[in-house]
Amino acid sequence: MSFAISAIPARTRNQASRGRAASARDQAAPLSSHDLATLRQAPLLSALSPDAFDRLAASFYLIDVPREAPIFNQGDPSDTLHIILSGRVALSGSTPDRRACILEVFGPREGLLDPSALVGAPHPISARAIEPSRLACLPYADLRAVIEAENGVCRGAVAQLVQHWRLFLRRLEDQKLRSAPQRLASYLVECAEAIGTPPRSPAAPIRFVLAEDRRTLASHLGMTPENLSRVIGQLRSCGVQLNGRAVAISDLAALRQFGCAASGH
Amino acid sequence: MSFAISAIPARTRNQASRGRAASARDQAAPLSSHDLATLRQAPLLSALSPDAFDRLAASFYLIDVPREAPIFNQGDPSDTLHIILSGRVALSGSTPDRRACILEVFGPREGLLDPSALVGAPHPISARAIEPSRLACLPYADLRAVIEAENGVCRGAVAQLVQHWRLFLRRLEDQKLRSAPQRLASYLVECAEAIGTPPRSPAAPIRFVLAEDRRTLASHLGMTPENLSRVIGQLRSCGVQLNGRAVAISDLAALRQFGCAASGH
DNA sequence: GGGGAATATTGACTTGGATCAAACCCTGGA
DNA sequence: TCCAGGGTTTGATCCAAGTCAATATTCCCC
Repeated sequence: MSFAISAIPARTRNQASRGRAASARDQAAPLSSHDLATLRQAPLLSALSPDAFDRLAASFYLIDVPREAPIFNQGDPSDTLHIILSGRVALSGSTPDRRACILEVFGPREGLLDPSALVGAPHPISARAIEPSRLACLPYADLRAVIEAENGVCRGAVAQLVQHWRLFLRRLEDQKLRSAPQRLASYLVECAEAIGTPPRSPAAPIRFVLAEDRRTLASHLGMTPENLSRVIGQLRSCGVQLNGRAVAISDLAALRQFGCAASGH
Repeated sequence: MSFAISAIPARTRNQASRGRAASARDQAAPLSSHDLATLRQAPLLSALSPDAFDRLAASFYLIDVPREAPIFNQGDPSDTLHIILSGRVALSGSTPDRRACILEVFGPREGLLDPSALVGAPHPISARAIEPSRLACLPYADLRAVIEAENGVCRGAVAQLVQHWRLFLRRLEDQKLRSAPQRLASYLVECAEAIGTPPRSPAAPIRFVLAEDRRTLASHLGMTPENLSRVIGQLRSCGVQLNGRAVAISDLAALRQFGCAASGH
């Protein structure tokens, strides 16, 4: 399978990184009035009062990136908010085994608001320009300070949406670049970790009970109940027992490895 | 294909609807202190000051729903926010041809914060309890009033996240219950509508230029470049011409129908 | 405890889409 | 003009997962 983005040719990649490095340092520039007007229309900032907007806008700086330039990579600390003024940026996820897929493509006025950044976690995804783009940048520290000063419902809504965002991201990646057995494996690992109670002795299997019936679980994991049955059979050889809703996992590490769930979200 | 949730047996469904109707009307009740404590921990409300929380909490009411009860259905106006106090609720999406899949399952303290509700759109998805559940409910009107009074960055972040949420939702549905040709078709329809300029005469084809190269588009749509090529060939018989990045669509309605994109988001 | 319905498993078959490989463009440089 | 090298298309083949159909199981209600 794997409709992967195959490796970017070395020359392009070098160009790109050089382009990026140059941008961040040398091309950093204050925003023109035209750019400011575009920025004002970004959904992220459009609710702000003129005063608050001006205060925040002063902290933005500008970078231009060439085609194929990486904006950030999976695993990087998320220190900067980017809002696209022109061009287009693709967000992609990848599994530890180097296969990647594009999750979404964003255009002007959309923010690469990686929600994980709002809670201080590293980027769970990568972003790269798919055409020459101009980005307005803001250190997340500035943004977070503003956010933490707010105590309304919206802040809660953001927290909630960030959680959902990460879940959906995860499911989309699962669906696009993992096989059915891998999806089941990583789901079981997820459940086991959510339970949080390690077995009494290290050698004893982890046991818990599924919240969902078979049909629901199958649909949740994006497969038919028939196929789920077969997949359960396959995982038995990895030390997973699944009878009814009762689960027993004898080697969690092996299962995690099998599900390629190591990418950190 | 279609790892669909097959039709719920009639008896169960009746039970369920009766249960629901009964809940909303008769079982509506103020929250106990235990329920209030749970509610307080919901991410959506945890940032609120004690005062603001109390004000909002007073508007919440309680419903208990049995297993399999629908909470809301795709297309319903979104008038009520639900926060799960106990139990579990599955969110599912469906295409017009009645096939459905579960997108995510949520548990206690998580809000069924359908982001579309925040902007007043009808539910793009359905929710049903997969085990007996207790929900705290709040009319969205109350919530929206509070939100509109806030003018900070968080409100913008919510707006932004809602957009992303809907995109991801859409992609996940695409991936789970549409075929490759359908995904391409509905993507093209999406592009055509985003352009917004109808052709001069009704009979003339709609023309535009793709933003992405073939490889990027293929990954975005969750298929290999090879398969994308073949799929483009298939769509030619639906009146779609695609040369390089140039697109010409002669029958948008037919294409939309083919892509099953009619579900309203 | 004994039907009976719903659910879960198993098996045979089909198919969508991935993979591998070859042929066919384009586009840019000598 | 020709050639080289990337990207796109086409073809042949394979495999994961869906479909259909037949059992086996579980669970529930009488």
